[in-house]
Amino acid sequence: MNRNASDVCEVYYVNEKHVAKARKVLSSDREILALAETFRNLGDPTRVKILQALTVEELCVCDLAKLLGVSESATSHQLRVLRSRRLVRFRKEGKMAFYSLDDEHIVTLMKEALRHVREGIA
Amino acid sequence: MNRNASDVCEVYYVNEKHVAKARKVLSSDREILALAETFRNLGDPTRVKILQALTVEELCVCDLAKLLGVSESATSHQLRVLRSRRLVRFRKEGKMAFYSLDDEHIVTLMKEALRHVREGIA
DNA sequence: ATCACACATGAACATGCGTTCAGGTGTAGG
DNA sequence: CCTACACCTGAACGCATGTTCATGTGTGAT
Repeated sequence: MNRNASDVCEVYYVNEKHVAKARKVLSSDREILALAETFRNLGDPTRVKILQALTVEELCVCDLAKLLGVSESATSHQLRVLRSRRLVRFRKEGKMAFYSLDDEHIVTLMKEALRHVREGIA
Repeated sequence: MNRNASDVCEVYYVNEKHVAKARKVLSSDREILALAETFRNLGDPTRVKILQALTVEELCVCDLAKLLGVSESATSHQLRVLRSRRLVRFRKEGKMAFYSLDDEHIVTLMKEALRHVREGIA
């Protein structure tokens, strides 16, 4: 049978001090969820490309669609995901919508993640 | 019908210069995929908690399971995901496996993401 | 006003992902 | 050797997520 955390574990070998210590540094559930959702929004190749592209300059949906090689509809959906976590913002100019990165944290996140990835020899 | 990037778009209003400029900054497909996978691995509340907890000190699977309130099996699976992108590493000591963060980039990523999240009033 | 277009949205479908269950591996102790 | 245990892994289930199709919205031009 599968053991769960309530039988053997806590009595015989869990180090409660370590657990308590670790628990203190955890963010609130709300922040944890927000963090996870933010990372998940970043966790798609198409959206990574969008964000990398937007580090240069703002782009309209059509340019992005062309760059990514997907339909405008798909691009628009992805942009909505990114908007939901305030990773990008946009302004309307006539019929066009120009998207840009919402804040500098995003740039930092991307750069730091890229460093991590590149360290992996790969 | 749905328009795709190959009919109207490129001829009439896509700004090819912008597209070309943006394309230059894009990482290789391999790096893009690695980035997306890394972010996706971070995009789960349980794994976020694990990483936050490990910023304090290394912990064994059992401690983590207790902290998270889930089974050891589930914890082990999540740890495997984190290992797959080298977000954590582990060392064996007798029967126990102690996990810790793989590099400092992870700490930076978490902190920066937390700043972003907290700026969102929320 | 009407049309074309640039983009957004809703719904449906298929894939992927996290969780759980069951069993497996390797180590420590008797 | 055998047992107990700390952890790992494979498979299956169910939900969430990404993509596509079709339609809707709003702007600019004629």
